Amino acid sequence: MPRIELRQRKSPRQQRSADTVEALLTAAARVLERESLAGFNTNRVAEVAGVSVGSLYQYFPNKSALIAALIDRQQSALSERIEACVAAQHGGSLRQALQALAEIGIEQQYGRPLLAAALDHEELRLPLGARLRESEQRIGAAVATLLQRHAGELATPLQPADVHDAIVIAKALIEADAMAGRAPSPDLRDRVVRALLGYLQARPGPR
Amino acid sequence: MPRIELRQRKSPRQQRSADTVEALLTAAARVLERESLAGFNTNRVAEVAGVSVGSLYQYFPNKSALIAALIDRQQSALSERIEACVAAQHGGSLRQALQALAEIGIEQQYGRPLLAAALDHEELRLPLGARLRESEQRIGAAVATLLQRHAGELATPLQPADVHDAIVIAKALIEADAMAGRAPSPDLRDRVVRALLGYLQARPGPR
DNA sequence: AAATGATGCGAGCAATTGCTCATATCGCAT
DNA sequence: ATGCGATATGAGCAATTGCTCGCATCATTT
Repeated sequence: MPRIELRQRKSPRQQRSADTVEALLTAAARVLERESLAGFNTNRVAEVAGVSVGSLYQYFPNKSALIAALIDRQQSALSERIEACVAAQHGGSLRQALQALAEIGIEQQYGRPLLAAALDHEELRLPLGARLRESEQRIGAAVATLLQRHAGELATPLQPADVHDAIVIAKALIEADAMAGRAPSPDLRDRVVRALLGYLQARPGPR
Repeated sequence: MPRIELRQRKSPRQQRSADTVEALLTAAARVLERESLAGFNTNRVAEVAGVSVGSLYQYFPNKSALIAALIDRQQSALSERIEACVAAQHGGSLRQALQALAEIGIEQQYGRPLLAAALDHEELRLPLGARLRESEQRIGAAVATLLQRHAGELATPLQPADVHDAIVIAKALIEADAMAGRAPSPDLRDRVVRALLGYLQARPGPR
């Protein structure tokens, strides 16, 4: 069992070592993608990276930290894209905004489907660093401002859980689609938008 | 890496061995629940079951088969409950029917939250037996008949993907809630129903 | 060019894990 | 009682894996 220390062991100070770290992360992604978590071990990652295990442990204190770094990377990229998208979308309907967000999510997932899926699972197990929690929060905040902006199109005032639920729904639909096929279903984006709009515009039922 | 043979190795013929198998499955569930997949190994399961590893391998050809058996158990239970629920619900609105289904899903997930989550993840990795595929199909079929029954309340004729999407959405909301807390949020059921009704009754958008 | 620290190496240790097999015990039929 | 198949046992093998450590090499500063 790995320790629970996830921060990087040291920061690269020369170009050479920055390359090593980069090679390690790339290799880690590839290994995770090809062999799933079962075949993911540090020796193999180092081998694929064309680097020795010793070097790996110079920058990552343990195996979990490597995975955490990957998750962080992926999640940061996503949150940046989402924030940019929300900032860019000013005019336009809620539906259009959600379409744009759905497309980002789909791209992100289909870029490296197995990697994304594997990371999703690890995410739940790892004692995530503040960095990652921050990314998640930023995504939530971006979506929240977007929804607030279209408050008039919602059935009810925005509830705290709504944002979270919307993200969960979109993620699940996209992930399920990604597990099923090599390429996104042509109607995936519209199904996601339909689910989101349906949820957000549905009048909460009686009782 | 384990083999890919998942069927039981032999069927118990005496009461004694039936007890052993039962103890093994119970122990497997407990271990998976407490220590997650990382700490899940056959030696440990046998120890917790109060049985020797040898006995374990008399009934399960490998570790994966043990997990597959657990998944099968859980999934069969779920499909039976859902089928019964659909059969029982004859009068009543779509909303009421979905409420009942949501409650079943929530109970199932919260009965053994970590187990259910762990199994969900394994499910994707294992070459599932026909038995499990069958359970999934039966759940889909039951939900489909339920939706057909209320076709009048749907926005559009039932699409093939609708059933699948609805299941994915419900599962994701419930699972996310279960990961967050010890007990279900009081409004979880209603949020699930809202999402499902919203999705099913939303008029697909323009473009 | 010498000194110093950063970086890289990889054999191999210690621990874990999936699984086997030789042996022992049990339960049922005769 | 006796025999035989069903069942249980657990020491331990072979393989894997996370990780360390002593040493080599490189880059930078002086």
